[in-house]
Amino acid sequence: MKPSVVTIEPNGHFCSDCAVRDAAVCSSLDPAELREFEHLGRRVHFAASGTAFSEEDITTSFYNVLEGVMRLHKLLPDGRRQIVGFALPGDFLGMNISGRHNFSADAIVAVTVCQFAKAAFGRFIETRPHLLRRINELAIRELSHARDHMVLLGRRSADEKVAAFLLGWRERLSSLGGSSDTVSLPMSRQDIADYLGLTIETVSRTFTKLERRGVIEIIHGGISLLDPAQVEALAAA
Amino acid sequence: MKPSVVTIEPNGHFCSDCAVRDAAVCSSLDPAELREFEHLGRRVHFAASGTAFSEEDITTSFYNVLEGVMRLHKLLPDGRRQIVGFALPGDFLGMNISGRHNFSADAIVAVTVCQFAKAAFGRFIETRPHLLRRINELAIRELSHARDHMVLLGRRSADEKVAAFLLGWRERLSSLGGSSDTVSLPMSRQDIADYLGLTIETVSRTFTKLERRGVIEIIHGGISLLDPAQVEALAAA
DNA sequence: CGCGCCTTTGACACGCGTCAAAGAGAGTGG
DNA sequence: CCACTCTCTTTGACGCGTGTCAAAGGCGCG
Repeated sequence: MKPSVVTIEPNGHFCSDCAVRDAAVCSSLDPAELREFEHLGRRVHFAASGTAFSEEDITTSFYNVLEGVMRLHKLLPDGRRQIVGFALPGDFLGMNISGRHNFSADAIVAVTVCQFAKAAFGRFIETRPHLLRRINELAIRELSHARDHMVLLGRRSADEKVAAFLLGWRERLSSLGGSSDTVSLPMSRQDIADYLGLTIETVSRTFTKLERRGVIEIIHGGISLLDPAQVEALAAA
Repeated sequence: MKPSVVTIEPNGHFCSDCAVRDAAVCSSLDPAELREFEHLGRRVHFAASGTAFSEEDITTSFYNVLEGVMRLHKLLPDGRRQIVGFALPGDFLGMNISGRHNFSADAIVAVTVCQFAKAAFGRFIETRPHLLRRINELAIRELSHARDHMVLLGRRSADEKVAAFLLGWRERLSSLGGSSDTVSLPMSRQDIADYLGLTIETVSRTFTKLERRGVIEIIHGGISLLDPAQVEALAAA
C-alpha cells in the first residue's frame, strides 16, 4: 500500500458550488442549513492509489465523495481481497455500528472528498431528522446493491459476472454524466476480478472472448459496447 | 412455493410482553410511545414454508420478526437462488427505496411477526427521530453483514464457507438464547447451499468430511461442534 | 408397510484457478 | 529519441475444486 498522498485545501469552498450538491447526502438540506453545513466539512484530495481509511481504523470522520473513483475492499488474513463496492461522486462513507470502518477505501484515480469530523457531524444531524432520513435512504440503497451483488457472487458464471458488471458500471456512470455505449473503466483488471470474485486471468480472457464475438471492443481505459442487447442477454437478467 | 398459511390474531397483545422488545426496532421507544405503537402492529403467524412477501411485491407493510426463522432470498430468471440472509427474532424487514421488497421472505419454521402498515408506520416515525435512528442502526448493521458475506461468497473455499457459516450461525443463536456448542440448523441443506453459493452435494460432503475428521458431529436438526477451535481455523478468520 | 422428501454417496466432467511466459504501455534516464 | 525497466494485461497449458448426474440411504407420515 502506498502512503496516502493527501492535500487539504485551506478553505474557501461553498456547498452551493458543489458538484454533487443535489445527489449527495446534502440534498436534504435547505439553503440556510447548507451555509451552516459548509463550515463542518473540508475538502481533502487523495492522489491515485492513496488510502482514505483502512478497515481496522477507528471511525473519526465521514466522507462525501465529490470527484473521482474509490475502491472499497476487505482483506482475508492470507491476503485474498474482495472489493465490496466502488464509490463515486455523491456516495457517502463512514457509517458503521462498531466504531470502525469495516472496509478499506482508497483512491483509484485522484479523488476529492468532503470530510466531516464524526462528532461535529453527529451534533449537526441530531436536530435534522431529514438529514438522518437521507442517510438512511443511502444506506438502504447500498444494502439493496449489496444483496444484488451477493446473487452475482454466489450464483453467476464468469461470463455473466463480467457482462453484469459492464452493464452495472455503465448504469452508474450514466446516472452521473451522459449515458453512452463507451464505458470508461478506471479500475484495473485485478480490481474487476476482486469485485467479481474471479481471477485476473479469467476477467482478461472473458473480455477477450467478448471482443472476439464482436460484443464489445476493448479500448484504452475502458470498453465499448458494440452490442448492448447481447451483453444484457449474457448477464442473464 | 406453497400457499402462505397465515393466521392473524384478533388482538390482545402488548408490546410490554413482547419477547423481542429490547432487541428489536422498538427498543428505542419509551413506555408511552410503546402503548401507542401497540395499536399499529398486529401479530401474524406463518406456517413453515409459508411466504411473507415476494421480491417483486409492492411494499405495503413492515415486519418485525418475533419468533421463528425466515429465509430471505432472490431468484434469477432461470431459477438459480441466492439466500441473502436468514431473519431471526428482532430483525426488521421491509425497508427499501424502490417501493418493492427486493427479496422474498418465507418461513423456515413456524414464524410470528409483528406487522405494520407502511403508511401508519411512516406517520408514527415522522415525529420519532430516535426510532428512525434505530432503524438506521439496523440497516447499517445489515449492510456490514452483507459485506462480510460478499467476502465469503467471492473469496472463500467450500470448506471455509461451511465452517464460517456454522460459527456465524452459532453466534447469532447465542445472541438470542444461551450459547452452546450444539448448533441447531432449522434450514435445509439446500438452504445452506443457496446461502453459501454452493450446491447441496458440496454442503453435504463438507459436513461429512468435518464429521469424519472429528471436528463436528451431525445430529438431528443441527450439528455439534466437537472442536470449535478447529472450526475457527478452517473458517480462516 | 410403503410412499415421498431430504440427504448422502459415488463417478465423472468442466469451469475456473494456477503457474508460467510473452506482450504492451508508461515512465525514466542516458 | 531510444533503450531500459516496471507494471499491467494477455495468452497458453494444465490441474483441481466444485458442479452435474445418478442412485442409494434415511426418516417422517399416512
